[in-house]
Amino acid sequence: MLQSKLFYKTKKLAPKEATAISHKLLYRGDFIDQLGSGIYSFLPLGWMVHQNISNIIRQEMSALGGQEVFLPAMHPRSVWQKSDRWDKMKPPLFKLKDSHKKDFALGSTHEEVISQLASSRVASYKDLPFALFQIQSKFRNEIRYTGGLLRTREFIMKDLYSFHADQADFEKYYEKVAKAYFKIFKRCGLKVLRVKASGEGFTNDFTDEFQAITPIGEDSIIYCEKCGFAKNKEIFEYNDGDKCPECKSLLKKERGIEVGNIFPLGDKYSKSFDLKFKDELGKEKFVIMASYGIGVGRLISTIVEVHNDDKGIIWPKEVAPFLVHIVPVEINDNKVEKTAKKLYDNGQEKIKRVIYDDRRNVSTGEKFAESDLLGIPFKIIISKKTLEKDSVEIEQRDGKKSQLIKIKDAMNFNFYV
RNA sequence: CGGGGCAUAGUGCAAUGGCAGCACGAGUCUUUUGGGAAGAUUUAAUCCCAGUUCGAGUCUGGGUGCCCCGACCA
Repeated sequence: MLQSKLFYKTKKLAPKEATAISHKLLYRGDFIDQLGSGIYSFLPLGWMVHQNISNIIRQEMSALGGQEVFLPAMHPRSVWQKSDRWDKMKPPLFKLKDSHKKDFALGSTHEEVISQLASSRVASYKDLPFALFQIQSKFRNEIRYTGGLLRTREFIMKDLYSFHADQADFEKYYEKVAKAYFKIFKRCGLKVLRVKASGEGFTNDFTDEFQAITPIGEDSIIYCEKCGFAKNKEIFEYNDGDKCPECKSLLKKERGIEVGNIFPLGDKYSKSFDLKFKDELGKEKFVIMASYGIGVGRLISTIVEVHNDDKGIIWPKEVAPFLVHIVPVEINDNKVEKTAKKLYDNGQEKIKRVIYDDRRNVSTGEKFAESDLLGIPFKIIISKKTLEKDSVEIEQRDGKKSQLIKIKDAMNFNFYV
């Protein structure tokens, strides 16, 4: 990507309404644009990050045998009445009418739609198990929207639904998904805790939340660093400094952002949608279901909340909009520009996610400042000075010191180690 | 939904009821290029509707929008 062609406009200051660090930085870097309270556009930079995360999720979902689908956002009233959530959903559904005055809802989740879909395709134990997922827009009529992308009324969520013949199979798969979730969050540069919480609305059972620990978090979590015991405040009966009931070391209380959630659904939706199958003995049984969500936008803000400094964002390598930023110091110097172009062409071929600051009449300080704000993990800096040594400089955004390396070595540099 | 706050140029801030200004940004030209450069020049704003007043950005009423705390959620 040529920086002169990129649709973006960085800002030195954030609007005073923005209080969350992630909101400020995503705004200043022009990753997102606000259309209304809790309504955001993703601009090219923001969408690149979004896509990178979606792709990580896709890979891990496919590894679980999940098959990708795309379900509608607009749902007829009847579907939600079958599960009795048309009026009971919390937060409430966004409801609208068509030109025939028929009622519709904008989907806030897809248990209903997917159960109905599955019910006409599952007949025998031979059809089970299976898992479907999508990365799609959800609409939630929240009471309040906060912190930029942290809670919005429209957001893109990855939702996976699994269907099982019995409890044992469900439990095995549930744990597999939990592992995959840890992997996804790790690739996104986040340390998360798996936290037990109450499963209101979805199930009477406990559910598992995945909480990223950061001070801006909306949830309080009590947890044990040693054995991993963790509970959400709403159900915990312990306090900071108490002894862990499982391993007796001291419990800590922290704030967290819920970046993912997995729900055992049992036969709740199978019953509503008559989702049954015949087992080996010909006996009819309800399918055991579970659903698993990750909010991509919230994940993006959480990453920024955790990875930033006074200069801007510090993206983890896999989610960064670009991995490498090529910055010529004196672009008006022929040799500097030629070398920069050569490295850019090479980078496009080998790394793909590379951006070249080809702008003239922009001071070096501004180029560096902008690169830091955008959080690009590596800069390749080319100047007359480095060229005297037939070299370029590679600088890492996360503060590790920079190194001078020969141009031909820069062409084959491994940025992922 | 309860409580609190805010609304002036693209952004951040000013303006006793009396000529709407500053900085950054953006445009043009020149000079610059190792950490958000310099000069010259141009550009752009009082959220909406009423009311009070000789006169409203400022006062009053209503509306709308946005932010924060609580509650809930990915």
